[in-house]
Amino acid sequence: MSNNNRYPRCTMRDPLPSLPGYSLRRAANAAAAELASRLGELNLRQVDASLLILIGENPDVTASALGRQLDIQRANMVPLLKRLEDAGLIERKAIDGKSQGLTLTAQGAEITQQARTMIERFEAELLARIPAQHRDHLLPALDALWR
Amino acid sequence: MSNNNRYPRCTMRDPLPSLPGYSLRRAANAAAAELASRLGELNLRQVDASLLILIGENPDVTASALGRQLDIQRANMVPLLKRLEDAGLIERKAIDGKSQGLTLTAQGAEITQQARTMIERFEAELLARIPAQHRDHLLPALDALWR
DNA sequence: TTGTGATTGCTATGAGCAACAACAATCGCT
DNA sequence: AGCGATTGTTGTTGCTCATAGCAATCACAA
Repeated sequence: MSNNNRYPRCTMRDPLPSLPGYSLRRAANAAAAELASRLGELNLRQVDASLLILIGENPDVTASALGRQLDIQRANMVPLLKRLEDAGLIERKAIDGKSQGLTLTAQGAEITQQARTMIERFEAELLARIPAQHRDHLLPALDALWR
Repeated sequence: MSNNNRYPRCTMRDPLPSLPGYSLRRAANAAAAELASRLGELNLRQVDASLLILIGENPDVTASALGRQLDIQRANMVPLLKRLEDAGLIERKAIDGKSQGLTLTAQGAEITQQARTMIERFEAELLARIPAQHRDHLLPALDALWR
């Protein structure tokens, strides 16, 4: 393919990358795009994978509880769970008259395992990009920002 | 306000926070929400502030060049710039028959300065939340992830 | 000078995600 | 029995981003 450097590389004055908040956003976007692309091979999005993993770890968990854990509002859980249910990955069983317990189907468990493998590999590659002397500081620093 | 701990704190098994990619996303979301709320006082969103700062640093910059710098597609620049123009913050002057140079208006420069102050303060508070021994490692680690 | 290909700005459209208000049914506790 | 809180749900809105397509313009070479 053609090298489109016929125009000189843009050397714009850009003070933004020196801001940690900006780099945080850009790094998160880049990582999210990469992971989304990989999970797409399983017909999953990141939220789907998060939900599946949590349901797998916590059988009979409630939609509300999931929402609280992931900071997703109850109302927005509805279409997400419906997708997973329609895909045959999760099942709902009534606990109460008002609550329903969520579990992985056999197919759901299988897909979840594939997603976990994919994510672990992705995380490893992510960390590998970081210079060794900074690597171990990333997770604690990030955690301090949201936990 | 009432302490709503009448239900025991949810102790769900959650392997997600140990993943750097997940924490990256959560941290970025938390930071973005906080900054958006503050910039809202100026009737600005984060993209708006980014655009204003870049235009301020690079008078007569082109919409396309801005998009390249911020990884925003040309098509999506249109409504963004229209908002800023309608708000009287930027002006367009024709350079070519096809290109237009963007500059801050007097009011735009003032708002931009307020936004910069607000952002600097926000960034400082962000860094302050990070334990000192991890603080200086964050920016280099993040930069390695997207640059 | 006249093509040809690339660039610019724009319209239109759709998807994904999240916030909000509102509602009926149900539960927990008094 | 009654009251407040919780649950799942519907519907609406807004922001962000991706895509496709279009007309006008520019740069460069034949």
